[in-house]
Amino acid sequence: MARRSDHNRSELKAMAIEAGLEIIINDGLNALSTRKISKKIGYTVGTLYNIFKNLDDLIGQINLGTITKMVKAIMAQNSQNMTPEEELIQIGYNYISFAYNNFNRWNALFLHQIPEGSKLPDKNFEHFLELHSYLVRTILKIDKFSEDDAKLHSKILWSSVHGICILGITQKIQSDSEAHLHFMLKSLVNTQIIGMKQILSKRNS
Amino acid sequence: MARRSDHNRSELKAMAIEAGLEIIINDGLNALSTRKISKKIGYTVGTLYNIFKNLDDLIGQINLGTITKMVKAIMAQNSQNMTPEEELIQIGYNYISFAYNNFNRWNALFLHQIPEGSKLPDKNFEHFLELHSYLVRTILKIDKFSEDDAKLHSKILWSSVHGICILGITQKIQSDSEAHLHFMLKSLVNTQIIGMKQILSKRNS
DNA sequence: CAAGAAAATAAGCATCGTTCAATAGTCTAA
DNA sequence: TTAGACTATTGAACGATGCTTATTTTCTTG
Repeated sequence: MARRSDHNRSELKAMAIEAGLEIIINDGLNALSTRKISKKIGYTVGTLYNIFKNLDDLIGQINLGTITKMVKAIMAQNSQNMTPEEELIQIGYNYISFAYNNFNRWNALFLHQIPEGSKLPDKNFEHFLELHSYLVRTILKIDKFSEDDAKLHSKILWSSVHGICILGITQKIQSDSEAHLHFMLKSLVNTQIIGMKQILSKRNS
Repeated sequence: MARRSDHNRSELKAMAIEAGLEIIINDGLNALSTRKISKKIGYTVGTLYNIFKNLDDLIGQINLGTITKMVKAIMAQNSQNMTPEEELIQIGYNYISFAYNNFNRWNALFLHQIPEGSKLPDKNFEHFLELHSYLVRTILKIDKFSEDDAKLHSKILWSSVHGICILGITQKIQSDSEAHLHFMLKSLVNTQIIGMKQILSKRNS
């Protein structure tokens, strides 16, 4: 039996999250179970329920770490020397690379659905909003788009890049190398920007 | 106990697939179990294993029906009076509507991953290729794109539409009405077409 | 040192996919 | 017509799962 003073509450929490993360990375979210986690950290399941409300809570906290890391990975770039167009492409590259190189972990963000009855709001969701507004700001640097247009196009772009990731990595389209996904992204963004600009100039004439 | 002559093999198969489909539609793929299916059709689990290799096989056959229905729903249109551009938008509308109005069923197509060791190829996958080549043909009607360009853009378009569906319906972007998803799609396709044409004319000049 | 609080366990419940021996119903050949 | 072969179907079993509760162990505080 684990001795009481072996780990304090916050250590246990970190250990559980770390153990759960490993399982997700290696075998995917569906392979995760409280028993596997508790076995990995050398405690029994009951202990997990002292720390987390339930498994959903635990997964949510694992995913919080993933989102935080992803947001950092996407924003980690010095965009000083970039045009906004290049910056958009760089953001997409980063998103694709993160999804590609951390697929199970990234996919868990979207596989995990909070049960309907849950009172707790999805705190993780707010981090997506952060990314979203970053995209909007970058689009607004390209040209004099309206706020609404920029929001619309950022949603479209993000959704599109996301779709390229999920279908590409799960091999539903015949393009599964990271390089090819990057190539598709570049084409997507370039084409979108050209189209957006042209629609804007038509509207203003 | 179900009597031996109550249903023949193919009837049983149809019953099991129908019962499983209902469960997926109502509660999602994760709620599906052999016990629930067998209870619904009035047999025990063992019987299912006489008909299907295992649960993956069963899900695969349910999904086959979904893909068939989806392909029909997407292609069911008389495109005689449409420009290829309008046709592309219509295809996207149909895809979104199918995903939106059959979410659990549609999502099961992508949630279900065939286990790695499986010898059986994913027969369902071939139906996606059918859709893909339909998209390519439509794009080729727009302008004198190369075969490679058409393939590339069809992949990009399909992935993008797919991304709009999954993020929209699961409420990851703040656009979850069918109408708004259609609106996004129209913007996406129009913008892509404009960009594609412009890139083509630049390349030819 | 005793008592209460906290931590960790263990057991129970209702599930899951899958396998397999036993049984019940049907058919064929003698 | 009946014995035997055949096979569809059952039901129990196995080792898992997530969740909850009761109980035991450990530590801290007065």
